[in-house]
Amino acid sequence: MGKTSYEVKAKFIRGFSDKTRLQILESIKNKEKTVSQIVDDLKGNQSNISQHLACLKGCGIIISRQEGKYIYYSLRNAEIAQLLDIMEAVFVQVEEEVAACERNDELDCCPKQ
Amino acid sequence: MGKTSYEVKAKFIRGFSDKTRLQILESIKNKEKTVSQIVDDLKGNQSNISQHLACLKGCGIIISRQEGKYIYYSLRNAEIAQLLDIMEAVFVQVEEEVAACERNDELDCCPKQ
DNA sequence: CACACATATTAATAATTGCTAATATGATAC
DNA sequence: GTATCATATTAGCAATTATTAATATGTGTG
Repeated sequence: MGKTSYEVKAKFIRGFSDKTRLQILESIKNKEKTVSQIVDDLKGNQSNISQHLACLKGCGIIISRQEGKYIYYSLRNAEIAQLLDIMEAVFVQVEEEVAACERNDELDCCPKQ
Repeated sequence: MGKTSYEVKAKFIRGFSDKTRLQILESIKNKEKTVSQIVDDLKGNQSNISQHLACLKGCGIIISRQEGKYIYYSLRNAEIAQLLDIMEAVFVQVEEEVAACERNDELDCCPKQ
């Protein structure tokens, strides 16, 4: 795989690497939702959610469709749902270790946020 | 899933969301390697690679073992390899769209790097 | 012990990211 | 057309991240 491809792939995966975006994905996983439904769901800020939705869409992770004044968002396809499931399954295996590392201030193990 | 869990999960996934780390993972996917082997492989900077390795380790994605003065790194387990494969498969589906978005300067679709 | 090599850590910096508040766009209903 | 509701965009800011150069640690060898 060429260097450029790694960059694009990293960008794609970065779509999944934020707690708010993960919550959005969970929220729309089984059923498409409007922006305001998602905002309610996450008790979040409308502008913030809107930006994360644009991000997810730009990463090819979700799609949207308009119906009147509402815009419905959903996962792009079944493969994305499957990827989420597998991420979850693998994550559960290492969760404790990752959480522990996060607490450890001496060892500066990269992504903190 | 609780809020904290989303944060930890996001951190775990963030381990995969960088082009250098993806290259490292590709490099050690089939065979454990020493730091200098990886540095050679990626034609990278030793300090930089070392930090990314610490990051991947902190995220529970890779493990290491020492043999004399060398330290060998490898994927944590087969599930991580499987996750990488599925990420790749799903990514290929949306690659063109993500790449296109990256070029589009008007639409500021989140993660750029 | 001194030297060479392998790897890790630190510090400084530039770039990216996520958040909030404010404003803009677009659609419907009256 | 104007008011209202849903969503998007913008700008500014605080925090995080990736990178590099320099230095430190640790391991084997003579």
